[in-house]
Amino acid sequence: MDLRRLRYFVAVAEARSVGKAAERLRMAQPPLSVQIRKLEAEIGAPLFRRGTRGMDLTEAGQALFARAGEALALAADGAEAARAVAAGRRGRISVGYMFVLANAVLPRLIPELRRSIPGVDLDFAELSASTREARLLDRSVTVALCMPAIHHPEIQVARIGAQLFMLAMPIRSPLARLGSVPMARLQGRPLIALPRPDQDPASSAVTALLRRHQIVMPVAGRVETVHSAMSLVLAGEGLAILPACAQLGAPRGIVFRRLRDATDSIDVAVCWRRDSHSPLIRTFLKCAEKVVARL
Amino acid sequence: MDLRRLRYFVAVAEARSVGKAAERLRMAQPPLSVQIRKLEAEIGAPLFRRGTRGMDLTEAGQALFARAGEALALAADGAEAARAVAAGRRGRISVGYMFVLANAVLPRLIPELRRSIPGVDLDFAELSASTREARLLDRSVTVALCMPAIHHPEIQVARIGAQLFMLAMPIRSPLARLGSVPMARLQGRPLIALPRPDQDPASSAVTALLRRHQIVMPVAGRVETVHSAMSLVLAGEGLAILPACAQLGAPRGIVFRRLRDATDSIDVAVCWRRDSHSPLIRTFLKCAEKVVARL
DNA sequence: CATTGGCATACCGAAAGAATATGGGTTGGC
DNA sequence: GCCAACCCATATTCTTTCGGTATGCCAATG
Repeated sequence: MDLRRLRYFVAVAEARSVGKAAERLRMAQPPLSVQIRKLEAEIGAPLFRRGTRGMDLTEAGQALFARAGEALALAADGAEAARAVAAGRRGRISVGYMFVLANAVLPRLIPELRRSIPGVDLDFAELSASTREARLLDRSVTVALCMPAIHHPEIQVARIGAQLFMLAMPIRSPLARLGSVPMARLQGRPLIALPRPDQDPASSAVTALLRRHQIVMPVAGRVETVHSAMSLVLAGEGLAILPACAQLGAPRGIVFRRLRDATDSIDVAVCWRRDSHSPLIRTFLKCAEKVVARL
Repeated sequence: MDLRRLRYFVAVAEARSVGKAAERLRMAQPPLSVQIRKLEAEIGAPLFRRGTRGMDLTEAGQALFARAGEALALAADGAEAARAVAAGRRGRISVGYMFVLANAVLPRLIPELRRSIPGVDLDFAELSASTREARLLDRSVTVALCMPAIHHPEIQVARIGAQLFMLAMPIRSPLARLGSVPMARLQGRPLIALPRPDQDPASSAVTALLRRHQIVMPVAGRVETVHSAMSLVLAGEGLAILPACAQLGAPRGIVFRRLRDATDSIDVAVCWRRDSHSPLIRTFLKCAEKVVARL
């Protein structure tokens, strides 16, 4: 059973005439006549009654006709759906984000995305520093909003912004009275650190920053997330050096101050698999750039 | 869009491999590979991700796959439905019948038909003597149960039985005391007749019967239907000569008696268009013969 | 009886399909 | 680290199928 034959059959059934149908199909009448007879041979029964004034569906022909139109429509729809997905007009995109960025980015990013890709299903998933790579590689997320970027041969990165490192402290801390804190004032103070530098690029950036200024801060605690760090800071266990955007999720009682002579920052990036060629990724990137630019 | 390509596509998507799919399709691997690429060219986007261990649907491919299976099934189902209709396993048949036969035939015919052609939609329509030909010719009924048969070059007839002509009279008529009525006793009595013999073959059969026995019966009334005739008989307007099966629909107060020396009868027949080749007609004929044989 | 309108058949050139042979890239074993 | 195995892609050739033109057949019409 061939879709071409089915299309011809439908045309003849609708035109109730081989000649008329051939005209509409922009082909000659004889080959159409041949195709119809081949279809009848394939079915094993006449589909048309040949009269002197044209052709007319038999009962068997009516049974086929009832389904043929639908089958044609479904095939065409399938092709169109595939094209739409490939062009980014339809489909789904699963967006992973790291929680530090959630408060700063998502409230503006989500409406922006819905406006840009209205036919697309959106899906969000929080990523941890330790799983984000795997989630991209196994395609359980399409793109990841990361801080900092992921480095991996299979993963493509687009830097879309940066966040300054700031000092987070309890509001009652004497340093909080300063508008910005000179690096020297950190010397010897306890630090609430993120995971070991070899496991967490953010942490290694902080380590590098301190080393560059020849500051030593004893590690008073090591935690997994920025939020845990802020909890310990609030509890008076020490200070933390965190990306500026963490302020937005900070509990009351925590204040952030610039580090006077350090302009170190951490990249905000969009990451995706190199072999994901969905145009949705480009669109997502545009939206994310726009939102992060106004951070 | 070609069904073959769609079928190949589904096979490759399910096997997640061109080679495996080719094996299942009993063809070589290269032409299948070519067809898949042609389909991708037609869609304008890759449908598979080529890995080192086989192929995997892209998002666009998934969108197509979701509809392709259904389209294939629908096309196959259409072909099968057409075959089923052609073979008489499915379909519909519209049965016309003349009302005189209804009481005698339908109660046994309908269950017989439902048993014989369970997948078929049945449809019944009462026919009048004047419209039965037209209803067959315009296909608004597929077969007609007629008494007597229709004669027309486009219409095929199968005689399936006959009904004896009997005399219908009021129960209080003196003739009713006889077991059967000699023809001679009809001489001069008023007759309730059906339409003019040139318009109604049943009527012309009665006329011939009387003429052959040299009986003259003045026409006391001419009516369209057997039932009207019986009403007038009951009202005492005259006698009627009617097919035996009319007894089953006769009102109380009417009795039927054999005509002692007349064995004239009227044919019961199944009629259909010569160009209707539905096997359902044969089946219908079998059922009708069986039922009428036991009348 | 000729003309017209409609479908079917015959035949030919063009296009598409399938098979065989082969290339290239990746994986996994020795 | 090299070689064999595996899998998909490409090239070439042969066959099938398709579409076009020319023509035939039949019925209806005047």
